[in-house]
Amino acid sequence: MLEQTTREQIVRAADELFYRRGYEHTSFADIAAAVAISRGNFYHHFKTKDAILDAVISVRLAQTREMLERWELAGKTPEARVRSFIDILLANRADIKRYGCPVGTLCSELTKLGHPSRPDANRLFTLFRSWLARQFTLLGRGSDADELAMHLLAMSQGVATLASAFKDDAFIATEVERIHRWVKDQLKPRRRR
Amino acid sequence: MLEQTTREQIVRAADELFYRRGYEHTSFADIAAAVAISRGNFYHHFKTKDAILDAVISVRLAQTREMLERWELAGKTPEARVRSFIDILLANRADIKRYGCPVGTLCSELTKLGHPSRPDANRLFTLFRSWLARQFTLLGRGSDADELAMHLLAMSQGVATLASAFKDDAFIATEVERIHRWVKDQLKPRRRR
DNA sequence: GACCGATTAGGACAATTGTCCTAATCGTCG
DNA sequence: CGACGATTAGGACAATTGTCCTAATCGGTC
Repeated sequence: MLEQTTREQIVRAADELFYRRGYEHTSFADIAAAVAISRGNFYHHFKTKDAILDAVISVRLAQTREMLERWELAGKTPEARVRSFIDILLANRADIKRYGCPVGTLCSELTKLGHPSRPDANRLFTLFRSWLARQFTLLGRGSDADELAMHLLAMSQGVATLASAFKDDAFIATEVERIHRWVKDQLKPRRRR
Repeated sequence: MLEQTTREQIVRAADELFYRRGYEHTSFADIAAAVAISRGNFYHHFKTKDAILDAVISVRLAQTREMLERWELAGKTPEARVRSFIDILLANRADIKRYGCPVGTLCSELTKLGHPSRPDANRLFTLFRSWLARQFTLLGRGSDADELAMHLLAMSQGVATLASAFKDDAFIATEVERIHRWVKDQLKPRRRR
């Protein structure tokens, strides 16, 4: 894995910097320094900064699709698959604590910037949303599957935001447990509403 | 209310712009244009951009404290007070849909910028957190009052993030209802754990 | 009216930004 | 070897950034 195209190196470095510092706060010079190439070299690979962002979003979309497919294959039941989604909060808690959720913070920033690539970034959310909704449908919750998916997404976003604000590992663990209990409740025969 | 100090006008304009466009993406020139004064005039009122940010945070802290006090007086029961917190999602849904939560997005941005005023911005969260925890304590949940407060904060943050991403009014309404039901569940005699 | 601090306007300043050009170097194929 | 396209380095460019200076103007006090 030591061998990479310069273009791949740029995208990888930009991906990380956009996550850690934000898109606007990351400059051409920052990325160039991270990859150790000259600034002028950029123009050959990417005409504009927006083009780098598009490439980063594209990579993230591909990686997310792969991850969802892996979960689809690895999880024997829809319930197990939903639980793998929840557990990324634990798996990535170190980064989440420091920089928040990569999807949520990027979408927020692009929204405030009024950036043309915002819809593309939003597709990251949509990917998770429809995947989760599908799992809930398989669990017999066809009528409100999308609502459940959105609620689960919202909880994970909230956990990421607060974990980052308060730098609290224990909070993440507590909330993940709580979400797992919530999933279990959804599988019980309905009591009301 | 048409009469305001220039300083107050600056802070008000900066507050709004920081919320709508983000702190870094708002320039001196933007604020100057909004207040219709010369850029040079700024230096007399605020030595640095960070000083404006501090003033904005200070104002937001004061306004938040006032709001919490108002809720404290208006709500006859701790439950009613908690519900006023939840309902700000509905009251501010137009802005939330467009720009997200003012507290959450500011803290996220300042975290990524590594900004020295981040701890100050975080006190906005702490204000809500301790106020909510107090209400839950009054409701007889002394042992896990803070955990409940954090969970409620997390849910509202998640709702704001997703509502902004998907520009979805109905989602806010659905989630607010869900959170209200959750509060009701917390008041019932405990079933487990 | 004369004075003086507070306020304001206008612009200079270096630094940084994204963008873009030109020339040198590399690797590959004939 | 020679040639040619891909890649790279270095720097120029205008625009914008936050910062800061100086001079004009305002508003009230003696």
